[in-house]
Amino acid sequence: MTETHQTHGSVAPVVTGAVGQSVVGSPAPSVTGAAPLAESRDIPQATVTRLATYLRVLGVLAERGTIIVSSEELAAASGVGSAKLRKDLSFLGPNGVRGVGYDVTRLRARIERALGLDRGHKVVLVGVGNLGQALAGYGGFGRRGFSMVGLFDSDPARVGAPVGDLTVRHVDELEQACAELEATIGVISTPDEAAQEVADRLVRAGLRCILSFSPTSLDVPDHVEMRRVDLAVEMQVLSFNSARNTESVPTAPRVRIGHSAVPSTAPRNGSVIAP
Amino acid sequence: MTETHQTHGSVAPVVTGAVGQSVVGSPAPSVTGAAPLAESRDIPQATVTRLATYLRVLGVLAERGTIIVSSEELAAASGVGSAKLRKDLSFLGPNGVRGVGYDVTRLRARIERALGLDRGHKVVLVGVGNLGQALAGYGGFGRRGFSMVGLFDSDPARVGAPVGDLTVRHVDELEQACAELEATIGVISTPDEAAQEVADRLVRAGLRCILSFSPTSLDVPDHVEMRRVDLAVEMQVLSFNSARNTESVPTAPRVRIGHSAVPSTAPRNGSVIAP
DNA sequence: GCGACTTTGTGCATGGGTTCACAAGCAGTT
DNA sequence: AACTGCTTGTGAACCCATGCACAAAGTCGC
Repeated sequence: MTETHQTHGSVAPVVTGAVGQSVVGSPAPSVTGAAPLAESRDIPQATVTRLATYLRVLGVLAERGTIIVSSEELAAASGVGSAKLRKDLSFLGPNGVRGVGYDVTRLRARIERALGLDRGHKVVLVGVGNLGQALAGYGGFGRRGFSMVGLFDSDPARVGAPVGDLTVRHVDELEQACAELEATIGVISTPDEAAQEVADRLVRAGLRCILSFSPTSLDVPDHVEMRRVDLAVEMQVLSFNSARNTESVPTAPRVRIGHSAVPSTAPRNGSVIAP
Repeated sequence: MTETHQTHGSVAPVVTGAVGQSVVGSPAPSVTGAAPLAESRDIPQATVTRLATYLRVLGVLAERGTIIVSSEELAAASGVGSAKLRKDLSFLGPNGVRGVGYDVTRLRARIERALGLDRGHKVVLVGVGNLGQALAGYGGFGRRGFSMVGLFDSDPARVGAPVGDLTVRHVDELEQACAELEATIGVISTPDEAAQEVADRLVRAGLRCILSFSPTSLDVPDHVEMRRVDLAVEMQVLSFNSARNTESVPTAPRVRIGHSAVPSTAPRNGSVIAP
């Protein structure tokens, strides 16, 4: 039973790129000693990303009343290979029953705990422009353990306006409001020029998680986790892959489309139990 | 001297490619004359993503009148290591001059060509809700080689409404309009339920690139490149990393923030030549 | 022209992630 | 109880990607 747990023993805490060319000390996050959480020991970054995807699919399955799901089915519905899925899940410990599959509800709870979603993150959003409003109105957050608690903008014309069930406040109140609201995640959807300034404020307010939609790369201290979504980058990557595909597949091959509206998430009624 | 610069360059790897490991497809090297394009030989996926980032930074530099940039500077401004950057660029062939650096304009053109951005992609967007409108109004597209040529929705209340300089058309016209407009990229920002249906239509219309903002995984044929951006996944990953960070760094250390609004992209006027 | 300095481009080692294939384990059946 | 059929969990090989360190190659100054 020796769970060898192959994973490295090296440092590599969270980071993806960690540019730091030496200089600033504290590249060493004091590896050892810290193992208070039996949970999420050492989950690879790529796996974490996929866990979030599995979680969404599990939500859909649960709504449909599915009780048990196999790795094959869940993998297909999530768009990954089944082996990868099983390995991903194995980082959370044993979760399924051999010969049967995974208990949807139990697995869901397991992943939620592992991702830290059980602590009800409170989100503040800065920059209530087009994108900001879209994000504020995006139902996906609430459904997945996040609650939007504050909206901020610097434009006087927008301050005071109601968006959803919140009222836009001036960005000058940001620091104080973050503390009051006990926010844990900050979302930046301001114009590029303001992004760094806002990030600094969020950091000053004590937030440790920032999600930025500005393409500019922001400077934040080491202890703050920053993620960036750049829509144009997405399209450019798409463009490249298109060029390559078009080139290597000059003639469109037999086009076969999965046509069902519920293609893969549809439970095989062979092994899935629905009440 | 380059400051510390510690940004986690963690750019959303979020995206999940199409189900199949279509990436480069053709696992067979098939050297058989398959080298029509001297360009994009065999660029790793991860590199492609970063190339897009470099491109944006180069754009900023060009606007400032910077002529030459070193790998060190460009890397810092992009939030990656300089070695990685050089290796990335080396996939495009020799681009710089040793002892000097890279010619900003030339390098920019080089990357644009490699990414296939020189063919002026035309984008259609389906689903003109909150997010869709935000995307339609997003200036970043136009500035980077994409032009929005069509907006579609199924809601009669929205059809006919002007958004930006376009008018929303009914989604039933999608197939025909795509052909007329010569669209090459389709963006899906509809509710989840409609996403698969829309994807099928886009495929039927002959598009080979689809960018979806629906969290559901869509089924498309192999020859179609699909990318997905799931905002909630971003937040969940953030949440996890936060939990891990908070754990390993219990006491918030001295907060020192890079404060400048243009921290890294600012050219060092030592080695950068500006007219 | 030549040496010193700077910066690119790259071979190589290292490590993380993906995939394969199979043993381990459980349910239902004979 | 033992057998059969399935599915999980994982060891191990492969592949991609990252980072280091250095040779190649150019510029600048004399």
